[in-house]
Amino acid sequence: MLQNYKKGLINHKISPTTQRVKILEFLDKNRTHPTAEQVYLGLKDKMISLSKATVYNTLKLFVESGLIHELTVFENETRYEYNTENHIHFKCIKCGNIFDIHEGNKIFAESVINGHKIFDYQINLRGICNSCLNKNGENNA
Amino acid sequence: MLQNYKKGLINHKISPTTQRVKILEFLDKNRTHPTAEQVYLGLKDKMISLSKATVYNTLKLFVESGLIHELTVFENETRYEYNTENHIHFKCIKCGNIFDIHEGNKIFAESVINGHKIFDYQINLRGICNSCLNKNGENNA
DNA sequence: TCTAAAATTAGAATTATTCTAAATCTGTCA
DNA sequence: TGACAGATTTAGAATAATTCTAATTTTAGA
Repeated sequence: MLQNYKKGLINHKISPTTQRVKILEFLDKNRTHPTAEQVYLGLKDKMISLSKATVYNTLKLFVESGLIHELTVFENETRYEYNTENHIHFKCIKCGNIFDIHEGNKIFAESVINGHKIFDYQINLRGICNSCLNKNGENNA
Repeated sequence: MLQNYKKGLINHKISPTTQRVKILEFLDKNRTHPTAEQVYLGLKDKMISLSKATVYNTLKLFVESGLIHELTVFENETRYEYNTENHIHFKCIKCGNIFDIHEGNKIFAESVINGHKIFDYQINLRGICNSCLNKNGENNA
């Protein structure tokens, strides 16, 4: 199984060091759009010597190579995800969780608007998620 | 003219202190989606004693009252704008400027997707703006 | 005018991220 | 093998953005 991560890294011309394989595995198995800090905290127990700088460097490297996506979903948080297909992010203002939405995509891809050439885009929605709605009735506190 | 800003503040139940009026005026006259830092730098010459904390507090107050909008347009930058109508932001990866786009709006407003109730949304596009395209021909460096 | 609450201020504290320089690892080729 | 060069990792310092804190000033109302 780890072999797959190694292959993925090599395909992207990234030499598959232990740290990089573990970080990629973490992102694959934790599809919760973690922050760099959360990746670090999730791995440091198993990798005593892991440094935060390595996590930051590695995530940046993965983003630049197109292996993962970097998101900025309201409130100025940098988060990462393994899923690089176009999709929309929805953030619940109660529980704070971020959900993926696979509808209404590819609206803007490779289009030209007002003479600006568009390469990529982010669509972020904000509101109350279905499970918070069910919990509290319909009070928008 | 300043009277209008005062009225605007009072309408939003915000007491119109000197600092608040000046900050609102700055946002009205500088429609470049400035950061908090830029607001501070733009005003401190005329208001010697202005504190950064006041700028941050005031911007947050304005956002909470709905007087201005807070944006997060890629690269984790918090910016502010006076224009609170729904619109799309386009960021040029060459010059870094952020442009407003008034097309394709109101797609998601007040809708429900996957059972999540949507209150507001941000759509951020990224690419090369028309003036950068004209400058350099069409090299996507 | 007096007073209480609100607002502002300067600077310290916090948080996220990047930088730096030293140490370690990896692959290659004599 | 084993020694070198380059890549990678590391710990901790440095930086940048933002928030907190406690003191001071301003404001609005009785």
